[in-house]
Amino acid sequence: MEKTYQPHTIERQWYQTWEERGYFTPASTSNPDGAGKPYCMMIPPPNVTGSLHMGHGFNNTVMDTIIRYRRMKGDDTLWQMGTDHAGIATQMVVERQLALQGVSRHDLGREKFLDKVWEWKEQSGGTITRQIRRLGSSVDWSRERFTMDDGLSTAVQEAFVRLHEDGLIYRGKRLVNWDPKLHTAISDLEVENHDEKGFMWNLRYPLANGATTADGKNYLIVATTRPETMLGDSAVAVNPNDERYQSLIGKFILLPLVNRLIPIIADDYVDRDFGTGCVKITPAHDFNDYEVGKRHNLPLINVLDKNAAILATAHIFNFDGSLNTTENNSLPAAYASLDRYEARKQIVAALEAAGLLEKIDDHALKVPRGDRSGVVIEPWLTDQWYVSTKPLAEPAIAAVEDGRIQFVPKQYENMYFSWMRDIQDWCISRQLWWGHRIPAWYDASGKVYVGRNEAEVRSKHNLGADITLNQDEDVLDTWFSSGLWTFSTLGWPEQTEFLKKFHPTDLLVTGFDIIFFWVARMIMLTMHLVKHEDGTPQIPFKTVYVHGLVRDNQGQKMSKSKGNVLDPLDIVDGIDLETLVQKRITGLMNPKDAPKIEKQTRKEFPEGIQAYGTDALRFTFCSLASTGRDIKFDMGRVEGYRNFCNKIWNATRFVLQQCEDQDCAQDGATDYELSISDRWIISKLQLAEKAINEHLDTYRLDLAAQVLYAFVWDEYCSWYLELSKPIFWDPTATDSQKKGTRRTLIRVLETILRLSHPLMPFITEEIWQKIKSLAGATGETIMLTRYPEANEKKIDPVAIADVEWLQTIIVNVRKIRDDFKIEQKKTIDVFIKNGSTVDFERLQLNDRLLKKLVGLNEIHWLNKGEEAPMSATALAGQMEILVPMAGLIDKDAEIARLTKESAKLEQDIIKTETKLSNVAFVEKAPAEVVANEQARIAEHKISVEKLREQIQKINAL
RNA sequence: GGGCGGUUAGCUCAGUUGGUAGAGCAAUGCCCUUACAAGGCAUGGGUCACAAGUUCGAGUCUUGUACCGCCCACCA
Repeated sequence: MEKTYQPHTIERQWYQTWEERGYFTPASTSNPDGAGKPYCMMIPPPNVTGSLHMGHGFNNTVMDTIIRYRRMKGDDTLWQMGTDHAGIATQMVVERQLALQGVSRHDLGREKFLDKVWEWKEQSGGTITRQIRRLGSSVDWSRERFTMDDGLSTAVQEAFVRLHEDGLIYRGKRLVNWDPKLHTAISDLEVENHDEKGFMWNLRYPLANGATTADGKNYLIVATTRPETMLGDSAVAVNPNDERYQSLIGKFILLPLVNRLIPIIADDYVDRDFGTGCVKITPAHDFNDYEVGKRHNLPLINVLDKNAAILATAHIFNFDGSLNTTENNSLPAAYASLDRYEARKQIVAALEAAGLLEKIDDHALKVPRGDRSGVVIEPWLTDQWYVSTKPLAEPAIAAVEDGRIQFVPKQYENMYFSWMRDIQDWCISRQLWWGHRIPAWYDASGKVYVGRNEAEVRSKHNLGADITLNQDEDVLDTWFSSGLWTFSTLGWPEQTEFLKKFHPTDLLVTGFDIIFFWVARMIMLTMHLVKHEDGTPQIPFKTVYVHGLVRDNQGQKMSKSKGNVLDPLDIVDGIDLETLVQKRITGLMNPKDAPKIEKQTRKEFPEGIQAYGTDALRFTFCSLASTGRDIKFDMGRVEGYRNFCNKIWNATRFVLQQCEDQDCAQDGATDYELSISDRWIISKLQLAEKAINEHLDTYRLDLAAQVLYAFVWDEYCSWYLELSKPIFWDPTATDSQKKGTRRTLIRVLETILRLSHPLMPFITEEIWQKIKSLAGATGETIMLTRYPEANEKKIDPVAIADVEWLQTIIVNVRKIRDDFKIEQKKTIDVFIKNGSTVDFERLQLNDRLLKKLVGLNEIHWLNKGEEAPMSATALAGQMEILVPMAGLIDKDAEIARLTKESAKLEQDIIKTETKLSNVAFVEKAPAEVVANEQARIAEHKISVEKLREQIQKINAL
């Protein structure tokens, strides 16, 4: 074996081997009868043309760790992979590429454009799946799916049609969030509200027909952050209880610039204490005003086009969807086709010129921006398809309330409930080309027919060939298809064997940022569409493991524009500084950021990034995966865990040195002897196994990683390996003792590998293959071995106590050596005083071990009354460990040392005595706790006494 | 405005039913000792954000305050 662990040389071939040999497919595929209980996970589908980021790395590590664990537990595991067509995101990428050639999608036309997107998908679609392989993810690639492949498209159509038949999908003209750059409607969730600075314009609206306010003015003042929408005002509202305006309710305003008469109405929506208590109502351009307008049956006056520029004439509708032909739809010609912000400037100027601008205040407001385009979203009146969510939400809420679905950690259930209980209908149509075309057809009169295809529509509605039908131009929200993910990927609507066996799935691992987008909608859609044989709804998954976001080491979100993005594969493979800098500064939205990013990158990674390997990265993710919080990604952790891999690697080298070509007692013969150390490490192993199983069962990968790390490094390597050496080096050790130790060494190592495998698949497979025969293990791969489980019978309390005793002596002697700078090479004598018979027996048993481990010359046992030469002292309970001072130890230094030790104890005595003198404590605390305190204080008192005596003796010299 | 989470060693984080505060990294000292310098041995370092309460006893439970972060809603 290499002297150090070299990840890249061992990681490459194993994945290919695993995949080729079909280890990732469910056990039932090759062994229909002998497989365990089904266990299924679906990957959150990444964007098909995307590439791996740290979030994927984290998410995949968690999933793969759990699926490998379940597989080794004997479950019939299916982990299925797929990619998402990611409507807007993908279409935007392709449009941007075309734009570089000066071509728009409209130049190409729908069909040719879609060809281009498919081309791009073919070209870049393999990237993410290749990268996921590099992470070691054991997904069943034979069942890989894509949201727009045939099967899934069928499922999407089927779902749409069924929901429509059940009255849960409808089409209507309503206000939607309109993205004036992308020219599509988007759902509420795709709108991000940003705090931005703006202004509040206070406008004077002249009263018509000579009306005046109570204080004699001939106008009302309305305030707005969107003055340009005044062109579409259809009322001014006041609070019905506002005495100031009672007499004006029912009167009219002459809307400036437009010269349209609009009524003054009363509505509870208006807060009389805010501003003047008068609100302009623009039902076609504001969600609140829309509701007010609906209550008062006001006309919806749309003054914006799809680019959010002012129309030449307003489009006026009634709330029943019909065109309003009675209202005057003329608009001032001056603003026609002006962009909303230019129009704002000019309208404000015109109002000011007319003396109608009362004042302008600074105002902080939330600005709605599209999460993809970044432009300000416009509430806009259009025809869209909606899912009626309230009826779907009810059972979906119940499923979480009654525990059929559980969130880990539980606090996310609150987030889920609060959103679901106040859910709004979901706009699912998008004015895009890339996606699932809505299965609806229109005849010449605009009547709509929904069906699985045109032929079905025709036969169902008796539409002859003479009637022209046109399919809806729009596509569905990407999240509609991903909402069907758990079952569409298993073959639904067909009742496939896989669907029957693996649905409901067991676990969903995902970030909290898509609980609403994805998790909630999956629950709603699945429960409505997929039923058990008895007709009850199927849930999509039993447990939702919610993890945080991966942030940089400063806690900042990783983003291209901040230049703090880490590519997981750069941590795996390493990257030199120049390449990293180039990677970070190319393709920036704002090239001006480049110098800053370059500087920051050079500072943070002066040497680039080393190749730490997949296992180290995975272990890092696991160790940071404490639930419910974001993780700050720290490169130091990766390095530490790379070192951990190296530790395992080198421990293996030692074990092989001792065991290779030797009898390791794996032939069933029992002519071996287990030492105290052997029995101790076996005991400790059981405890570690127990803890790790528990932590993995409860999704605490961080705790599992910690236990594993501590067991391997501190107990197996630092103690057990060291304790084993004297046995191998001792010429008087018997063959059966050596054999017992070899057996333990190799078997514990092999168990460690199996314990670690779900977290670190590559290094464990590599080493396992090297040692499996020595350890008596069988099988082609560690992947399909059984996961270690604790056997309580193997826990040996005597061995544990004995080794702890040994450790106490060793640590104390080491400390004395260290405190007095006694050279490593120099052997010393030790005297043991005031030892019990148990101490004596232990000493007899471990005499040679002790001598070897701490470089002792002779260990002298002092009987009662026997005195040691003047010594440095360490206490191990009653027993005194004495190292003669002669020539080695400075008198004053030893006094200082003992004084310090004594002071420490005395402090604790005082603290404990105070506690014990409290009558209430002695009376009310459990007897055990009190006894513990008393015992400790007694022991400490004796120790202090001994230390004092010793100080006096040395002083007397 | 409503809700959730966080505040523990210099940094990043654990801390299970209340019972003497833990890890990794970093720091310091000594060691190239035949698995490993990506290492070994040892050491230092914490008023557990603050305040009050419950309790014999609070990092842990209750209430309040401060600061940080997130989600949702929003007064035009």
